[in-house]
Amino acid sequence: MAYRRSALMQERLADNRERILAAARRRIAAQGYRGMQIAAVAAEAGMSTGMIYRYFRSKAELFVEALSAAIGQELKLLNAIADGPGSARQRLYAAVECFTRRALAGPGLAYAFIAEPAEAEVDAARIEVRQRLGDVIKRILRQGIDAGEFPPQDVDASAACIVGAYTEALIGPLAPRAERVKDRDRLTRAICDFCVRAVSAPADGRGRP
Amino acid sequence: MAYRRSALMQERLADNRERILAAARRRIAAQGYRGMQIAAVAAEAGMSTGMIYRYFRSKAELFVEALSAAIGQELKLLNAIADGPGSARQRLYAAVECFTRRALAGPGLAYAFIAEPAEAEVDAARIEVRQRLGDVIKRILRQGIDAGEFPPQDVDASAACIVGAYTEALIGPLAPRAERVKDRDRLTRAICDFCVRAVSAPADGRGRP
DNA sequence: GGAAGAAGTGAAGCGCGATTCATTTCTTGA
DNA sequence: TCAAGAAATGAATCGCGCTTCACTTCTTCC
Repeated sequence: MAYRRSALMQERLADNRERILAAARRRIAAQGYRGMQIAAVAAEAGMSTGMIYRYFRSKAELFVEALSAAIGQELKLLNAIADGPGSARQRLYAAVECFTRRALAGPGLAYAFIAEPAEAEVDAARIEVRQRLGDVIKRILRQGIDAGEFPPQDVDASAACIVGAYTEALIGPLAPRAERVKDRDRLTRAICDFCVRAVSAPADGRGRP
Repeated sequence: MAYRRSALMQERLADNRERILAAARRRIAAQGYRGMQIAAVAAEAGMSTGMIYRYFRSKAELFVEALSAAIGQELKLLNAIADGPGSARQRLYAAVECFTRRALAGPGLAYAFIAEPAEAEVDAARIEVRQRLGDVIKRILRQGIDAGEFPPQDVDASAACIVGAYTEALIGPLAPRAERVKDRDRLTRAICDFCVRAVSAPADGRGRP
């Protein structure tokens, strides 16, 4: 034998992988999925297009991996909030606030994963992400119901509604070309209030008319 | 001159247009935007691909027109509810119920317009649709606030949240390949309750913790 | 019946961008 | 320094599906 990967080489390979992912993230943040052509990513990373395929099986795989890492961060934060101190209501508020604030602060990435169009394979990943976001919410809701803070309700539906509510409310502001939100705090507060009210008992008896 | 469109011919042309739109709707309902290839629509309508372009400038135009008609129906119903009798709460409940029920009854179409990925040109149309859905909700909310039924709130944000909530809650069940909903009524009720609670005053003072 | 012009056909053209692969350059261990 | 094998290159390939257009068929009117 006349070749074995040295530690140095190993490192360089891993580094290349990282550079590709970083380049992909940057392209996505700038232009969304549409802007993530393999050629563009390669150029951004300073390497040839063929190189990309040495590290990722396909474009879809690269996209999913790049965004999964990003969303993983968010999920970690949300889970910490769910498992942290405070009443269920406080934690729900904090979770929604955390997500919306960060989405508003770093636009592009969140939009790409939450709302942007892509291929079938990628779509599947997005649905999964939304479900995982819903799972965190569900945990908070169950705890709140057990503690008597929230009235009994269909937690699956409520969690989906909450995820839908804050993502939709963010899509306008996050969408490319949308004018900057004038007052982020105001929007964030409105969204959080909405979500908390939605799972709390109304002042006048049953919610149904 | 030796040719002028007869009434009969005129009719046949209009009929062709309708047949194309119907075929497109069917393809969309079955497979979403992805399934609406020009060739497939032409085959479904029993004509040649070239024919499509005699009636529609582009694929995007056909898609938008096909779905605008469908969503127009929905908007008409929703507007009637918004302008109809009953308390704001009742009307909000009815509007959400109307949309979700119909979406669940005729799956595919609603999903395509509300959640499915497409091209930039089509995306713009989708955003507009969502806004128009939000506008109806906004009207109901404003009336409810004026009447003292709902507490003061950011109606833009609340309306967006409501649209997001019910669409997201429907995506799971509506998404292609998702298993049939076991109990549609139950889901519908959960969504409606959620939305009404979300805009009503909570039992214990301010929504914020 | 036949000329003028419209409707209809569908295979070929085309643009786009992911993917491949023959070739070149670099690493390793002796 | 060298041979063996890995990594890297990027131009060529390929697939997909919208769109076009040269041609055929049908309508109308005299």
